[in-house]
Amino acid sequence: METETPNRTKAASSSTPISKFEVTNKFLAAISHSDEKTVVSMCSVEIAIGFLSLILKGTLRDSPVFNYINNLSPIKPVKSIHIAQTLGSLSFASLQSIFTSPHVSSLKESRFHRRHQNLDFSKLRSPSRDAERASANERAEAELSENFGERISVPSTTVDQLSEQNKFAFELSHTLDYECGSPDSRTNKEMCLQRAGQQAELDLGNTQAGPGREWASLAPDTANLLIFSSPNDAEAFQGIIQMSPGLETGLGAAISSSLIRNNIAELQKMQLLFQVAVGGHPEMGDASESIEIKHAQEDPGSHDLETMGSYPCDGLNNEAELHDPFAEMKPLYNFQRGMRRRCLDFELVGSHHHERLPDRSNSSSLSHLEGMIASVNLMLTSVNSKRGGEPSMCILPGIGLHLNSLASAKGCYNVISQDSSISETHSNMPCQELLQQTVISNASDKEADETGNVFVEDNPLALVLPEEPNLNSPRKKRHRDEHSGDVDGCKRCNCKKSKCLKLYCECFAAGVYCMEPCACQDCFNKPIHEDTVLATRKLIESRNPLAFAPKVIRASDSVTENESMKTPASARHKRGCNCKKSSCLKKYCECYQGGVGCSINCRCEGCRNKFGTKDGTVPVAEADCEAEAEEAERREKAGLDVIPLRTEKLKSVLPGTPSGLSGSLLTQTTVPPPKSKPPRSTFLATVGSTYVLNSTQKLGKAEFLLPPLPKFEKPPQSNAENEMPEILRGSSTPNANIKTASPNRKRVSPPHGEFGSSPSLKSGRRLILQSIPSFPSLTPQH
DNA sequence: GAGTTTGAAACT
DNA sequence: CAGTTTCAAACTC
Repeated sequence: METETPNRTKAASSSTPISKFEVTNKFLAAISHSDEKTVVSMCSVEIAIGFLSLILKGTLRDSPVFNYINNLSPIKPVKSIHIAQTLGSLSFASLQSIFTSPHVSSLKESRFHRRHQNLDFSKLRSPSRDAERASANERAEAELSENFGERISVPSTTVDQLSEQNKFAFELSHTLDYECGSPDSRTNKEMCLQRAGQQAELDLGNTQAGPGREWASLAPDTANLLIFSSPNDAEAFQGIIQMSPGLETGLGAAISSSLIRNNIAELQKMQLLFQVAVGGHPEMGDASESIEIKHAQEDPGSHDLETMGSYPCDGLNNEAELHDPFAEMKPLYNFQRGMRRRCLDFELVGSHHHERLPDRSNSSSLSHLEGMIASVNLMLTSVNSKRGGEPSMCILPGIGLHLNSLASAKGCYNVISQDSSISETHSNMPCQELLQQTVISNASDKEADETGNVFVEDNPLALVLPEEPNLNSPRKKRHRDEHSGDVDGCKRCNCKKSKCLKLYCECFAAGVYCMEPCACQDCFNKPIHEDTVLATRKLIESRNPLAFAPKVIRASDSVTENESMKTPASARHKRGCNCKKSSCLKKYCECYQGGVGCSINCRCEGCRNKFGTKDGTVPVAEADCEAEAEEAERREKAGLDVIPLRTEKLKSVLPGTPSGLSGSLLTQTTVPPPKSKPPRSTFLATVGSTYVLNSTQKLGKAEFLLPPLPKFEKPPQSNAENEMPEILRGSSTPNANIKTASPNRKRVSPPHGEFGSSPSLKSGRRLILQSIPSFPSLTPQH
C-alpha cells in the first residue's frame, strides 16, 4: 500500500484523507484478532477497496486474512483464471498474419512471434504440454537474461512469469513509444494493443498462482494499454501510467486507487467489465463458458453491468465524455475497446454482430462505443445462452465480411458461390482475405444453417465480393425499406429486362442471388441458374475485372480515430462518379450514395458532395452542408446562379500525400446520407478491404497513396463470347475485348499487374476480386 | 403507385 | 474513345 507515490496521487487524490495504510493495518489487526466488531465497524467501502487492492496485489494472498477477505469479497480469484482460459481459446495464429504491417519492425515482429509461439495458448491449456511450457519459460528466461544481463534469484516459475511480464512491458513500452508516433501510429497502436492483449493473455496463461498475480501480471501491459489507447485515457489513468511495471503494481491496485471513491459494487463492475472485455469474445470456445458471467449473475453488483454498458453511448452522444459520471472507468473502457477491436479484427465471424453496430455510422468513436457495448451485452447474452452449446452457435455460420451484411439483411441473401481454386489466390492474398476465405469456407461447410439465412452453395468457396455486396444490397435495401416500409429488409432488386444478370441488378452486382423479396422478372440470378450466373459474371469480369470490386475504398480504421477525421477524402469511390445534374447531392451519385466524397477520379459537374467535393474540399459541417445544399436548390429553382460549393478552388492543392490531404482539408465525418441508408457502411467497407482500409475513412484518397497502377498489359482474354450465357446472347453482345483500363472510358483503376496476369485469372475458375487490394503495398509479405 | 429523372452500365 | 442506348434506382408527385 505504501507503494503509493506522488505520481499516483492524481488517481488517488480523491481517496480518504486517512492513511489507507493506517486504516488497513488496523483492519488487519482486528481481523487477525478475530475482532469482528472492529472489523465490521471498519468495514467501510473505502477500506474494503483498499483491502481489495492489497489482495489484488497479492500482498495478502497467503495470509489468513486473505481467506477472511476472500469470503467478504465478491471478487473471486477463479475469474482471472478463466480469463486466461477464455483468452486461450482465441486463435492467435491468424493475428500474426493479419496484422502484419510494414510499420512494424520485423525484429519486433519476430520477437512477438517467437514469444507467442513459445507460449502458445493451446499448449498451455493442455496438461500434457507442461514440458513445452517449461521449455518456453526457459527460453523466456534466456531471453530475459539477454535483455537484463542477470537473473533474479527467485523461484523460477514466478520469476519467469515476472520476467516475461516485465519484458513484455518493456517491449510493449518500446513498441508503443516508437511505433505509435508514426503517421500510422494508430495502426501501430492497434497492433501494439493487440499484442499487448495477447501478451497479457499469455501471461495470464502462465500465471495461475492467484488473483493478485493475475491482475498484477496484467498491470504493466494494461497500464500501457490504458496509457496509449487514447490521450484521455492517459490523462485519466496517469496514476496507473506512472506505476512501475513491477509486479507489485497490479491492475487491481491501480483500479482500486483510482476508483477509491467508488464503492465496491463499482469496483466489481469494473472487474466484470474488464473481464468481459478480456474475455469478451463470442468465439471464446468452451473456455468461454466463463465463470465471469456466472459470477456476474451471482454478483449483486453485476446487475448494473448492463446499465454500465450503456452509459458510454449516452456520454458520447452528449459529447460529455469527460464529464461522464463513469469517466473514471474510461480507461478500462478503452481497454475493453482495444480488446474488442482485436477480437473484431481477427475473429470476424464471431464479431459480426458487433460490427453491425458500427454499420450505422462511420463515426468511429460512437461506433466503437456502441460496438463495444454491444460486445459486452452480446457477450453476456451469448455466453448465458450457449451453455453446453457450440461457442459460436449464436453466430451465423460463416458470417464474416460481406456475409455479415447478408446476415444483417435477415436472411435474404444467397451468396453466389463459385468454386475457385483457393490455393491459387491465396498466395497473393492478404492474410485478412485468407481469413475471409476461411470464414466463407466455413460457411460453406455449414450451409443451410438453422436459420437458413445465409445460403452458400456447395462450392468450396463462396464467391465473395469484397465490398460491393455489402455496399449495395443491404444498404439499398435499407433505403428501400424506408420508402417501401418493407420491414423485413429483404426487398431487393426490381429488374425487368436485365434478367438480373447484369450489373444493373443490385443483387447480381452484389454477388448474391435474388430471392423472394426481389421483384425482378425473368430472373436468372438464382441458384438453379448458377452456371449462367457464374458465366455471366465471368463475362462481365472479363470486360471489367473490377466490375465486382468494391466501389468505395475506405482508409484504415486504425488511422481514423486520430487523423482520419481531418481527411475528408479518406474514402473514395473507386471509379468516381459522373454526375451532371445531381451535383453529387443525391443518391444518383455513387460517391454520395457511398457516403464518400468525390475525388479526382470523378467527372462530376458542379460537385457539391457533402462528403467532400472532388477538389478535396469538404463542407464545413454536415449540417451546414445540408443547409447549403437546400439553399442551393432553392436558388436553383429561383433561377439564381449556383456556384458549386467550394469547387475548383483548391485543385492546385490536391494532396499528393495523405498528410497533405489531411492538412488541407476540413474535418470530415463521414456520416450516412441524411435520411436513408448509411453510407456504404463502415462495416461493409471494413469487410471488403479490412486489411488495407478499415471501416472508417482515413488515408485520404486512397489512390493518392498508390503508385500509378499498371494497366492491364494484356487484358485477360477470356473466352467471353464462348462463355456468354445463352440467356444473355439474345439481349447483348458482349465485347470479347476487355476494356482493361476503363470500361467506361475512364475511372476504373487498373488492376495490379499480378491481378491481370494472375494465373487465377487465366484459369477457368478463379477467385474473383476477393477484395482486390487497391493498394499493392499495404500488405507486406514477410 | 405511376411517372420522371438520373447516372451507371452496356452497347455501337 | 466518344457517343448513344438501355437499364434500374432514386426521386417526385
